[in-house]
Amino acid sequence: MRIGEASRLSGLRASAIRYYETHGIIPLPERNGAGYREYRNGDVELLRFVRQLRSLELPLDDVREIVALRSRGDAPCASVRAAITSEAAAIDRRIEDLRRLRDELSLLQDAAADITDDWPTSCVCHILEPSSIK
Amino acid sequence: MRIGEASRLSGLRASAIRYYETHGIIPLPERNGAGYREYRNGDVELLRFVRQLRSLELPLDDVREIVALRSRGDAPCASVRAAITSEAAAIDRRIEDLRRLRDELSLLQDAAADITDDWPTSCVCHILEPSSIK
DNA sequence: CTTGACCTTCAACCAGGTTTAAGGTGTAGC
DNA sequence: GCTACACCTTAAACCTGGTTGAAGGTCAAG
Repeated sequence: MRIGEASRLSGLRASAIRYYETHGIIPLPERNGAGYREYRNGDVELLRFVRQLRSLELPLDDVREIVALRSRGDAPCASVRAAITSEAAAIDRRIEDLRRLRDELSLLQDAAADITDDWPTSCVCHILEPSSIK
Repeated sequence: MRIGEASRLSGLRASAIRYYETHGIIPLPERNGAGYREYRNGDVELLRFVRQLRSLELPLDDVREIVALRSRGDAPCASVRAAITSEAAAIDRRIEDLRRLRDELSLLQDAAADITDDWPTSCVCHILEPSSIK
């Protein structure tokens, strides 16, 4: 199959597939007479695997390493596990950051609503000026 | 004060301050005889204000608009409010995405732990192969 | 024989800065 | 007077993870 179908089957855009190819994530596919890339079912599985790793927000460097191990027949489990663990920790931190940020925004929204009622037009920035939030 | 101290006082890196300057977020500062940027206390306050807006993850375009309103003496409240509201919604979506991702990673971590116990060395990728998670 | 869907490569672009190269300034110690 | 060092300047390249666009080739249907 050509890149369009591989794209549909894998859920990756054709441009992303080409990008992965040039950046050493996936091997160079064969070409047909017209110079078009030709993919097999196994290639599509690899593309899905990559998509899955990326959907976990693993950085491409990790993905490359994992895919390389997989293609060598080595067990990528150890690095997959390590990558997943550190990614999980990063996501926990990220969620915590965002939760704090969200709380802060809620406070600001409340403050902003009050300001609307009391001084509709005259503030320079009552919402965010240091005096009003700290 | 020069950019180093403004950096320390504002919590922004010198390179970020220069970046904001060239990208029209903050006004051009004065220069001393040697061509060094000279900042005053009010400039540092503006830098802190910018840092605060950025810490809310507002895009620079929004920050520029808000800072421009602030410097004109207009009330940036309405745009600040709008930016905060849409940002809050974006953060809610982002948190939800990350939570789903985190749940998925937990499942994978559990599966990975089982695999360690049962097949410590032989998997090609029992953790992430389609068969094991879907 | 032309239209349209598909493919190719290369280069530029996005955010939001950071890093690096190559150099100027200013002060302290020797 | 020299040198080491911290600090500053600019422009340009680099980062992630691709997307978009230009300019063109391929191939089947009508």
